[in-house]
Amino acid sequence: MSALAHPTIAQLQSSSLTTVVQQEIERAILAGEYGPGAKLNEAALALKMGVSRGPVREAFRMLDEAGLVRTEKNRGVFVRDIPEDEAIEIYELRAAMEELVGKHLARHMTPEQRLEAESIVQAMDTAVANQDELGYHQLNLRFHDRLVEMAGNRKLAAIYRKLVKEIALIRRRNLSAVGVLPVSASEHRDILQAIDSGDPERAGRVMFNHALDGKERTMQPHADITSPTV
Amino acid sequence: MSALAHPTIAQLQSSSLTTVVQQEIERAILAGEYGPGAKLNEAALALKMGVSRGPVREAFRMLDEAGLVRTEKNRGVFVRDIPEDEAIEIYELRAAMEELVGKHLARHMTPEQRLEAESIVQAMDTAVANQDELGYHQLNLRFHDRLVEMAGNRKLAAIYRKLVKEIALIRRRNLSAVGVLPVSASEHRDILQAIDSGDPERAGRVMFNHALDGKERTMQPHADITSPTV
DNA sequence: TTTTTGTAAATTGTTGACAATAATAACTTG
DNA sequence: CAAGTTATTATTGTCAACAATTTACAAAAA
Repeated sequence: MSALAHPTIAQLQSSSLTTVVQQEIERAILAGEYGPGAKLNEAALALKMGVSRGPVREAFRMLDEAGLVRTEKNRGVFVRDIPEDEAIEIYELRAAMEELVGKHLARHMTPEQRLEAESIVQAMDTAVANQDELGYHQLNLRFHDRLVEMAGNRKLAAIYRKLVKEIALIRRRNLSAVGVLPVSASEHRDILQAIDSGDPERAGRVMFNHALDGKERTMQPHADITSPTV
Repeated sequence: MSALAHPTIAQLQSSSLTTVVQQEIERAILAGEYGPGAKLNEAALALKMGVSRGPVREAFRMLDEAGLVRTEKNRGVFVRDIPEDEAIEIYELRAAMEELVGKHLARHMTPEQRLEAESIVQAMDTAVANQDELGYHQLNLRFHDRLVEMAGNRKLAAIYRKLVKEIALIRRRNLSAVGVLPVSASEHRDILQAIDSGDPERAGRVMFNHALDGKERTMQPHADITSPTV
């Protein structure tokens, strides 16, 4: 009867079968268990998860709206295979959002936030030293996620996270960019330094360029576009 | 047997019951037939539209993911009542996106695009002269929607449209801002002028400020926040 | 061999029924 | 009469069956 329910209780409150199915399918997609273009069979998934097709279909509608799958009437649901040009647009939009974040943090980052960011970067150094590729990747995601959240705009953060998921899907198609671990090791310190400078333009520019590097890395086999969209 | 299916055929291809139900509920919400906080009854809606509850539930999941409704487990689905602080964040995020659009258009707007924008503004003048409030509002939406689309980033455009829908929901709660027709009449010419100048910073700034005006207009009864988030 | 056509199997779309939970009404009891 | 408690109703969550459509495959024709 506590005012604040226990996390697991709150979890159960919000999680109907549909929600847990949705999260599980999303996890499987992002983990690469279903590659881009793969067909998701309703009955098979329902059987696998021990539920009926109803919740699976509802989960499909959520994933479709989130942009992770595509639905063809009477033909089924497929993991989205994000085309080249749209992938570029997603990367550029993410970069623009990170630029906004940088501009904001240059003005408004608190000492506590600064410390937390620093600790993540330190953990990344450790991961690099240990050749811990997966750990580094996780920390990298957390670093940017936290910075975006620190910008204080929850809508921005929510959209950013959706973009990150779609980018995970893109990365899976162009299965490049494996083993490029230490590339951005120092860049994150550069970001923090730019924020510390208090210069919004500079911080924004550094974060923008850093984010676009991700595009170049996974879009490698393609020539640079002449006119960036946004 | 034509390679390119007829539009109406393509329409039927993509529209399952779920889709048409989703669109109809969305329309009703944005038209104010269900106000913020209103409860949406599954069975009642299904009956009204002549379908079973299944498609209605699937439509609910889509609308939830889109941010137009909120689902409470075992209690039902409610039209979202976007809280004050989140509304501000949405307005500011939209403003930031319009700034991006302005920056881009200052560099890359084509003569054809320029002409189309001009024609919309002229139509707005006519609407103002005729005291056609609804028509003006529609044209205003189209003006910005077209500019955003002209920025050439479909992901940005898609997200922008979702924000616009949420803003429509916010406007409905603060049922203010009725009859403020001619306020932004000249502002749109200012926007085009700034774009024409070819100065990205200026064009971005003008579009940003114009978008934020919308916030001030519907958020009237509140003091300015000291530290804008993004 | 290639293409076409017809049939069977698999899959999706939709529905109605049942179970579980919440909201409401009726009924005590202090 | 108020507050709490139990019955009743309404609503949501889930499931299984049926209908409609697509896919797979085999037989027939070119």
